[in-house]
Amino acid sequence: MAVKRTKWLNTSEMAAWRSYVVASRRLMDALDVDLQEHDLSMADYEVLAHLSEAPGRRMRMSELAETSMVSKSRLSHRMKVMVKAGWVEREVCAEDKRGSFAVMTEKGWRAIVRAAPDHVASVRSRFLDNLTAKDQDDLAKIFDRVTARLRKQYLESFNKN
Amino acid sequence: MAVKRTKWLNTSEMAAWRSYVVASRRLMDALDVDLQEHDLSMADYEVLAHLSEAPGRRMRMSELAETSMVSKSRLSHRMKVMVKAGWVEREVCAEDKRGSFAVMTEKGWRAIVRAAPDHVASVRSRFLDNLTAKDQDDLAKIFDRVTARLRKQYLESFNKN
DNA sequence: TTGAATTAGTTGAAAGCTAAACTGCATATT
DNA sequence: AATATGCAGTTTAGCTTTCAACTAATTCAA
Repeated sequence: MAVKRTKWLNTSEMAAWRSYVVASRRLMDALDVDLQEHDLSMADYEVLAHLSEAPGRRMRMSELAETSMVSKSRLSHRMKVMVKAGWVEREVCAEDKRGSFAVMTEKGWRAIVRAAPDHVASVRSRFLDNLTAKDQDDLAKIFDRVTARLRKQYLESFNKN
Repeated sequence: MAVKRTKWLNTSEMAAWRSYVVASRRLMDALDVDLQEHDLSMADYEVLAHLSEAPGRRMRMSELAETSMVSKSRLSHRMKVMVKAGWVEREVCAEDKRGSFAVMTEKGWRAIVRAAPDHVASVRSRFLDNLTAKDQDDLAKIFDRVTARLRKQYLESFNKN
């Protein structure tokens, strides 16, 4: 079979890619720094936010891990820290005795309620304020496409190999 | 002073933000996985790529850290690993005896040359292929704006506090 | 219904990262 | 010159994250 010659990035592709990578890196760093005053990282915020929106503020570990985009293992480790901080508790699952629930405590609720306004202000000031309404739409479309494609590629990777 | 009431995100703001966050997370994860076959992380790739493009394939540690967007400390740690892998060497700086150069070895060069085509293909297939030429331009403009604003905010944070 | 294969979740060890302290040199100030 | 201040880079300690192994419960399948 013929060897594939690399199709390097042209100027405009490179510009788009670099611009995106650089901004994303710095943006997430800034948001993380902003959250530090609430003793939270982006990842922990994400976990607590999802949990806070769940019915009864309780969720199965696996589901929480999935929606928060962290590995089960990582969630398990963070959980220990958050339990120690008094933000969440564990609860055994009656229907499936392997399983367990993460339940947000009142203290955890207060913590996320305190952090949320600052975080939203951060997201606005550092990101959204740069976008027109049209930019928002364009961007959502583009990145939804990216996610959809990643999922497709992920699924295909099973059939092929 | 009046208390600031939080301006929560509306539907389209939320869509843009979530879409971006989710896609970015998954995209970077995918690129990292793709690079694993070359024993590289995105961060290490970035460092080696910058170094490989420098004149003489050598750079001062501080400059390399800055352009690669990693802390000096982190670079120092990674450096130990990369030296052990035989990809780079250290060289003392004659002009400023505090300083030191990172110099890419022939082996390091071969490693990055081997990885680059796959990485570029990855970036294309997982990201750029989702973008029209116009998308590329829009995106570059938006994220350049984000970076510019972050820098401005960073500078302002000194004057204020 | 009994054994095999999955699944939920945790754990432990190794690697990675961050923040702060530290070393040694360089530059500025008097 | 002497001292202070700043800078380049490393190191240490303490987390955090990952990866693989593991436990225990569940489901599948003959």
